[in-house]
Amino acid sequence: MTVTLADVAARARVSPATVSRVLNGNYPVAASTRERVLRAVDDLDYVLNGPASSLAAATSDLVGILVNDIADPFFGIMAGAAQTQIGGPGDGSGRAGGEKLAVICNTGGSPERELTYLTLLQRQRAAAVVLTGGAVEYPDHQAAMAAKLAKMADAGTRIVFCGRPPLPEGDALVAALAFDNRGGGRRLTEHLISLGHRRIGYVAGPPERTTTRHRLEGHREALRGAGLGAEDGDEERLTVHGPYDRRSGYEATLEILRRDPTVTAVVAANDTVALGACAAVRDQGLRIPQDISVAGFDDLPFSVDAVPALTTVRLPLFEAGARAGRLAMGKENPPPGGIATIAAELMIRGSTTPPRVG
Amino acid sequence: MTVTLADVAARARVSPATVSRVLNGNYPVAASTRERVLRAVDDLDYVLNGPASSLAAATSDLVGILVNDIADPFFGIMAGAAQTQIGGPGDGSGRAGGEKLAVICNTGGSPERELTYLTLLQRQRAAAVVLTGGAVEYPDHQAAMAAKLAKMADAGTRIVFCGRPPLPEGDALVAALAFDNRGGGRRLTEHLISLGHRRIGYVAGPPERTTTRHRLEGHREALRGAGLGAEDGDEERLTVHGPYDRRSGYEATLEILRRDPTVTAVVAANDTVALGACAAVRDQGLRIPQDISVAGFDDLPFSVDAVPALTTVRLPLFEAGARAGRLAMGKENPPPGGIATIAAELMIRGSTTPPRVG
DNA sequence: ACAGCCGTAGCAAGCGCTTTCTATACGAGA
DNA sequence: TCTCGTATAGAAAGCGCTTGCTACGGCTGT
Repeated sequence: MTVTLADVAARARVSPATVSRVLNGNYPVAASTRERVLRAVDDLDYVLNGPASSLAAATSDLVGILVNDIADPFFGIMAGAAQTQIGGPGDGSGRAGGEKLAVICNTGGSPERELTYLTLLQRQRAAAVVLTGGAVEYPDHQAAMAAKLAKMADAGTRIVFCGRPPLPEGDALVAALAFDNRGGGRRLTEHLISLGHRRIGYVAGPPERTTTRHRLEGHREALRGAGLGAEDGDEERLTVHGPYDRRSGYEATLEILRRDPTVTAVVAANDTVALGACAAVRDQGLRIPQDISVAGFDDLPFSVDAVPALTTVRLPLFEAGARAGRLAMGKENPPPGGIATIAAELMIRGSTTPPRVG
Repeated sequence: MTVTLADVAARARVSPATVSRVLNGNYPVAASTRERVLRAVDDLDYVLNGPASSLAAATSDLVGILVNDIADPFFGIMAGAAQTQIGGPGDGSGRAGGEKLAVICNTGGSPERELTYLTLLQRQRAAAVVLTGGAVEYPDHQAAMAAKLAKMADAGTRIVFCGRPPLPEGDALVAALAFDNRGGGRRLTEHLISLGHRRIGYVAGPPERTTTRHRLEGHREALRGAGLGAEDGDEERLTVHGPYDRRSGYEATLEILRRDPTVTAVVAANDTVALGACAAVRDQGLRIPQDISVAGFDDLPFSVDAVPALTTVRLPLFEAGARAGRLAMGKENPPPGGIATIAAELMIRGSTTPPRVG
């Protein structure tokens, strides 16, 4: 029922080998022959059998993109950008360089699913894998990831990290694009301090993620640099952890306000969390920024539309995703040392001002 | 170098056939044998060769999810929801029902890419395909899609539409979950009319998409139901089309305000566009909702956090996505007639009030 | 004019797995 | 005790494609 290479070959009166070569275009075929084959392909409406092809060639055209939460634009933007460099036509080059199937896999932030997807991708002999976003820092999981990735790299799969620090035992088998979360976090809090804030609440992400830790470390660096926090236990007291979602921002902010009603600013782990924080501040009858300044991280598209517009740290998500995509395709050389740090830019907007005196 | 089924078989002292059967679990194997095989698999760190398996079995465990723009939470939410029902473990059932690889393909709204992804999926002999969001209504493209989908369905691929109307020649080979965009659009505008608005601007999406058309039709139904718009040419004059993004909302709103400074309300094609509309209104020195009411569509997570909170039409994106995922897996029976319409719920919030008199 | 090349095309051997059909070894019923 | 059904395992034939190697003309160089 289904049309096979052999059918095409018969119709074009050539051998299957020739048809294969025409289709793959990596072997000299006379123009007249090629044309005949192409016509046959068209006439018969032939569609290559992917599995058979992958089996014979021992490679596939699948590229996996792992994300923690695809409903979050943070990941959506990176994944979409990566895909522009990988998938289908419209990548500018008009099918040159090879039609790969870029697929996005949503781990939901679960270490098990992350590993499972990697196995599935390994099964498919994926050409490359892009891992986006923060990693979970459980030693067991990290070891398992390292082992699996090493095995995949061995089998010829290109591994690219995007917005995630390289694994501890980061062999040269990967290229990594890491965001400067620590530096961004530091500058953001420094900004607040320079405005005159002294009691700053921090709504952190889940403690086990690298992103959370780095941003928090940056925050505390700034605090200590100004001689704040460390000695009087504020650091711990004014930090509340939670998932990277709006609700967590809302509740954590309420909690911070309860613990210390004198805070004059709240820094959120990311913009989505910041939105929740804003809602909480308002529900307490406080104004932003007059009573409390609020800041986020990432500079997602909606942040500029918040009222007041959100002060945040801009991460070039699209550019990073696109670069990761190019690395995955081997269109771009890996950065020296395999790892590049991507700068974060402070975006000062209306949601932060000096605190009211008294 | 790579471990194959035969290696496992040798180590377990059984035939390859037995190993295959243990792994697939669809044939009686003695417990002791199974255990021996499983141990060998473990010892050797064996990973199934997906392409080989798919080739031999003539099916694959790939499920494709096509989206127009993965950076948009509208699609992210649906895709993520669908994936929870399809991919990896954590789908509740603990690997029962079959570990499928749910992959998200980002078409960027381009008809060609849509078709290309379908071909790629067809190559891979995908088990199912979920198409989300509005479709482009170019006759040629629709015909091509219908032909391709029919062929895929013939080859055993399950086809599910999610938030998209079925194709004109919608054979029974698909299941479709369609949002009630027309009804939602109608009720939203009726709400505005009931508040007393008479001159209502409409920022529409790209004209060629079904979603755009249906929402706009609903809007106009409401207008006409109230005896507005049709006769005096307002319908056309107060409607501006553009892509589904913030910028378009901003610019279109400026244009509407220019065309008729007396409009008292602006309805946007979706929430993202509405955010842009809000920004434009503010930049004109007007207040929301006192001077101008603004409404969106979709009720994305950030909409409740807009200031004032956005009046919009809630679409159960997560539920619809999950249901589509289940349909794709054959875990749920298709709705009677193959098509189900999903209700839209009007969410009245702070961004809409009666217009100022005079 | 003849050997040797180059440009093309075909042959055939797999790639690693699934599955049908067959074989074997039991225990059970007669 | 003999035959037969049942449970379990193996043999082997592909699945559709890629690719190393061989074959075959016609051209070039001497």
